[in-house]
Amino acid sequence: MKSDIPVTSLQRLPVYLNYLKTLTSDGYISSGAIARALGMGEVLVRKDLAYTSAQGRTRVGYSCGELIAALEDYLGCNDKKKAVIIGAGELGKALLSYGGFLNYGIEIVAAFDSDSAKVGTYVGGKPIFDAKNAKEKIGELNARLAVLCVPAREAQAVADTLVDCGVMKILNFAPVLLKVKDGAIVRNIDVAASLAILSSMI
Amino acid sequence: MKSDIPVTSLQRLPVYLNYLKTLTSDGYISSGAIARALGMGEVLVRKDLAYTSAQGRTRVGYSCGELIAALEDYLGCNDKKKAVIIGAGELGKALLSYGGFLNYGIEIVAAFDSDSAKVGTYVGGKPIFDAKNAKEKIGELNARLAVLCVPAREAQAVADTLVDCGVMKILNFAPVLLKVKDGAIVRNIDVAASLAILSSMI
DNA sequence: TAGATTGTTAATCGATTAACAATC
DNA sequence: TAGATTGTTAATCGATTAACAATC
Repeated sequence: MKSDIPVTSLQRLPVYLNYLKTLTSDGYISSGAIARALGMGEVLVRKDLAYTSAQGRTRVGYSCGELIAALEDYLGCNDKKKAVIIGAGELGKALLSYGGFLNYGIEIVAAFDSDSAKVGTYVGGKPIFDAKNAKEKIGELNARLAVLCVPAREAQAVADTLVDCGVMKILNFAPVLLKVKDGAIVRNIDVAASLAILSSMI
Repeated sequence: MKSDIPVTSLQRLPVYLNYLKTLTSDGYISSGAIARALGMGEVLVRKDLAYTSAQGRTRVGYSCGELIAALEDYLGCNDKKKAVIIGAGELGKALLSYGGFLNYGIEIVAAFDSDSAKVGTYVGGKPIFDAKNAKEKIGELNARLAVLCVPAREAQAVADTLVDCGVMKILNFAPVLLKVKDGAIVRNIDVAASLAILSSMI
């Protein structure tokens, strides 16, 4: 099951998928070729791919098409999932217009904001609802994923509401560590910290 | 030196810093208290902090003020660094208006785009220059960091130009693995993949 | 057949955790 | 002093890499 895969491996699966999609030929590719293209060890590639339903053929390698299908299947790209964005600031609006989520079967269905000037408008064809109605609307929409784009000081309260609504998977852009109950999962992206870490490397 | 620290530790330093900044009292804090607040082991906290110039006092803990200063010093928050954003789409513009970089001493000085409708305009008080002049302007501005917000198909060419300009640290939002020469470092943020990984967890 | 490749088992490496001496 | 805490050394754990048998 999915819980068996190390997070490190799971994080590499989209990298393989993106790479394979750039290939024009629809033939076979060996783990060695993938490894060389991505600058990693070939055994690691095979181990990672073995978590999916992909099956290599000895002396031949993996069918590109089958491999893409296996990765997409494993990552749930074929299951439609609904996500909401909380906070329709610049970042929230950027994500509303971003098409990349669809590659993974994720549909951004709406955003929420407390700014009355934004409420009722549309960005990227997606409505911005009043944050006051978040609980009710998220239930109606049946969204199970959320992207948090609110200021750090509001993030914990919003996270509490989300978990309350049954949204157990939260991608958090606020530079704060959120406390959520067992079963809920938070993944953090801190853009400024990422750039600072990069800057301080070597 | 910085190269001694494991990347995993380096990545936690901003987390400590953000947490410590939320504390109102300016007294002392023990590694155990930090660990409990952040849900991690206390030995790990001490090991991480030991990479910085922070010095704990036995029976007392660490001075919050000194610890913040040590972390900021280690992360280079006191060195002014200039960064440019390549691609003034929605994401690029969101980052132009984002103030969080200043916490790490990073100043976003300009963006570049090839859309003539955007060239010459300002977002967040920062100019958008013509991508054609990137090489010259980046030299003038003396920027050493870049954030890549261009479509995946353009990312490699832009990265090549950047490295050519001496920008050796690139934060890449495009879902593609960039090939850069030795000495250049790329860090990737793939928002869609992150949400997909989150979605497929447990 | 010889050779290339997969998939698995064993070895290594690195990060985290446990144990504990030192300190005030 | 007793107790709380740091900082370090040893042990454990998990991920990556190496070795190699199986396969076509």
